[in-house]
Amino acid sequence: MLDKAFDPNSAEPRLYEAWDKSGAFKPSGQGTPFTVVIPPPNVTGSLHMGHALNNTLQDILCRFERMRGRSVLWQPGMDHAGIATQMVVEREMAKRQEPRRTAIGREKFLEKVWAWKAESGGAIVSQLKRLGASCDWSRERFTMDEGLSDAVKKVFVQLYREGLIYRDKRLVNWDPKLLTAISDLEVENTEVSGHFWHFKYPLEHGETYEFPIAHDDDGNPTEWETRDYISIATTRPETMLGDGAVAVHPSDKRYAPIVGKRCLLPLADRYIPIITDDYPDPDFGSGAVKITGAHDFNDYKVAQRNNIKLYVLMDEQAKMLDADYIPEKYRGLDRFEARKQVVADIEERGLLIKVEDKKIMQPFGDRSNVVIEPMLTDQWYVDAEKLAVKAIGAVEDGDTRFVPENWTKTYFQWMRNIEPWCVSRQLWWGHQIPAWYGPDGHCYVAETEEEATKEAIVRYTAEGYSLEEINDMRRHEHGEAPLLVRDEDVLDTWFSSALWPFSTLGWPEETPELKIHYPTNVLVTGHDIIFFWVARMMMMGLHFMKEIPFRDVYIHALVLDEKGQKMSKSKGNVIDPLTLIDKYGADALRFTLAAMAAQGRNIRLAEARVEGYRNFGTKLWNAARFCEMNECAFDPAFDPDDAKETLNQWIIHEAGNAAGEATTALESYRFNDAAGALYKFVWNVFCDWHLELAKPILLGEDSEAKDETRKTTAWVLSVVLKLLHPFMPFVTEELWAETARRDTALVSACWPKSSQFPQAPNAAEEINWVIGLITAIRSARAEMNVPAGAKIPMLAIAADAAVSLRIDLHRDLIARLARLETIATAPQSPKGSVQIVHERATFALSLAGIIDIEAERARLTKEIDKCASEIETIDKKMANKNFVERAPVEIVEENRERRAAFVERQEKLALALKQLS
RNA sequence: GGGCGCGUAGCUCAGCGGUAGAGCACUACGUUCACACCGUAGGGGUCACAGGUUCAAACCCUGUCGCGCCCACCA
Repeated sequence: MLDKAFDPNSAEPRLYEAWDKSGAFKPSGQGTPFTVVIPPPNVTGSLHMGHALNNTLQDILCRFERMRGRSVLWQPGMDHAGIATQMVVEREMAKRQEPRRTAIGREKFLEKVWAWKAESGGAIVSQLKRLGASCDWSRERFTMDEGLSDAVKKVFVQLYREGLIYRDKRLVNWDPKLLTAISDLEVENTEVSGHFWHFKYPLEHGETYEFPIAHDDDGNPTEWETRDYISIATTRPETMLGDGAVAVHPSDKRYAPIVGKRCLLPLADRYIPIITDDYPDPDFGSGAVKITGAHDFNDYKVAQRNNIKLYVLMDEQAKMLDADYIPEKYRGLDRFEARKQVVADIEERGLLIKVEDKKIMQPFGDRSNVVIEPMLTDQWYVDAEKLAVKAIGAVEDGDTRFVPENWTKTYFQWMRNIEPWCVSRQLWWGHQIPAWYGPDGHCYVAETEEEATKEAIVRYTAEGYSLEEINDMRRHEHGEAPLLVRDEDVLDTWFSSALWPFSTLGWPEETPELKIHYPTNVLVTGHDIIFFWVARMMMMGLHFMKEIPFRDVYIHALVLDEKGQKMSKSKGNVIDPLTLIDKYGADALRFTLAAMAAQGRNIRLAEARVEGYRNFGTKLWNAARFCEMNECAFDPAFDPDDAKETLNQWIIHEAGNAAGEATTALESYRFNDAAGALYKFVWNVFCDWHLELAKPILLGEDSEAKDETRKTTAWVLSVVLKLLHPFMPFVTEELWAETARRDTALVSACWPKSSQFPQAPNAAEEINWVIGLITAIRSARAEMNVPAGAKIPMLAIAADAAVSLRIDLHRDLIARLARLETIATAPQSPKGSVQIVHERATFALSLAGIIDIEAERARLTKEIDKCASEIETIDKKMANKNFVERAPVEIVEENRERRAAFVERQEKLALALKQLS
């Protein structure tokens, strides 16, 4: 016997374990492979709504395809999350008042990170299991595990040898808190309130020029003032200490007299040239720009073009350097303190023209949240532009397809303007770059130190050193240290993630999995990592596998709170999926997310929706209980083609429609349509009507009909469980086992194919007529305030043969569901009865003396008016010649039929009104 | 500055050329032998606004007004 209700908290872990143990999540069978790689969650991560949605959708697809007989691999794993993990471990060390990372050294620190991972990392895996994710956990991978690390090394070395990875000194985004370079994507530009300071840079030798200060309508200067300075404006005064020039636009006549001359860089007391460059905009600020090549990306380009000296001003923590070109008083100051000091000193010297308040875009590190400083450093870069060519082509050619399609534009836009990818990070946790430096600074890139050393020896030998000299060289330079010193840096975490679709399948080994499961079928992810991850997988996949990594990229929505705001800890509006699972069960959460996953739209999650879908699960549970109580036992020998009862033919027909809709929707990633179709079928068709209509049969005497109805009902229930399983795996699996005591699990059952369902349009028409009649009677009763419990007699008025037949066939049913005492026939409605027009037939509820004649008159009149207005609308259309001529014939015909139906109805209602009194 | 998207019932959202829909909330009724996490019936919408295309527009086009997100070097 089924319990009164499903208890997700106790059932879910049990069911999950059984699936996992049985190997149900492993690829199996001879079916066409279906492969999905999970977007690897951070090892530090815990399940948030985004994960819940992402993994629910993947799981729906995987379970669906598994049931369709495909050999499904959902490849799970985690990401080592370089910066995030290092931060977490350092924070923990600080909390325990342990010595800092730098004090214990790299090796010890890494031991601690691995220990942390073993102990508290990967909590998200068990959380994904709670969601029901049907990953093949036996294949779980980690970006830092041995195989994936080998793949990283191999990729790095090959790209280096192909010239697609190189080392370069140039301006990078430097994070002064985390003390590492970061890529462009890790910089968040945020608008903040700042200031725009206008300074005077005095001209050399006290020179002067006439600067226009007023213009006529044609823009010709009318008034001048004599200036002995050039006016510059800046949002970062402290950087002036590193100015190498002042630039103006070549067309800017105002400054023409002083171009080529020099001005004094105040405070630094250096003279710098006034140059021309296309970069300055004459209409912005003063039109003159100070050029700080070492601390501004634009200025850097100007400096390069004009051969302007670069003055590095800050150390790795963005404190002013101890350098001879920086006045002593500023050295060691933090950049923001230096800024205050510079402004104060400029003002003191009378060189401050004005200060404006200004909104400025400031770059922040996405992890550290401190202002990023452009710094001149040596870093490793991937030549993304070259790799992007094929990645762009694959999408242009439709080999890889974005769903919804509009994301292709975003992808192209970024890919076509791609910049070199800075992949080195000054961190310890990550894949250390396989590069070594010789005593002369020469760089050797190889997969192992041995290989690099070999290469070095070959090189030094070629240069004429003997083996002994080489050995001496290493001793001289490094004592007893090895000849080569390894690059300290590690790779950007996304570098290893970029290899995920093939590294997890065993690459560079030629494993059977790689052969079978690459390229993968679909990547399911959020749009926030199209650049970080999707684009890079495309580049690496195409380069190393010579094939796209995935056919489809399904980009799902972001999950926002009820008000449409991003969920964030600081806003305190985070909805924890685990809390919802505790409260409503995983099935309810999953179904909600699927039902709301309409393409191209964000999800604003309201808890009420989850509750509603939890109720749906309960409804299903109770339907199953009803089946059980009525001995609707599943019969494997039952063949839906053999169903004789109209009711049974009808529900099979309807179930087939639902199965077809769900299948088509899932095939095109329309999760919400699939969920909606199933919800409607289960609740509004199966429960509301089929079970109700079956009651008279199940409680009746006709044992043959009863037997068939029991089997049909059980069969439809089993179909429902299958169809719902990808969405609500737990409750359906539980019911599957409970209702039929089957030995095969639902997780491995076959997806219902539409072709298994015999179509029965006649039966459908007949039952839908009955349903319509019952609804009409109920509606009239309610409107006329007939007590709900009262059983009243009904007359079919002047019924034709067809109607009489239907009444006879379904008399018990109609009587039961519409609460009727009797159904008889009569040539015309008795006076004072409530009359119902249903399609072509009229029915009368004999309530003479009980009903309010006026109310009934009003009710009928209202309905007549409704008909009239519908007829009017159609008439307007039909009166339009263009409509009749140009609209498709089906549409015109449909309107004609609709009109005829309304006219007939209107006539019947009019007659009813006439007969009322 | 460029790109993407959204404004449909009180709330959260489907629908994206041919009769306006769902869940929740709301109203009335209901101890009908699966279910009150329920049942039955019902109220509620000039589909942001203005033009246009079309026989026909919530849906396509243009513009306006609101709102969101992404990318971008104006010092």
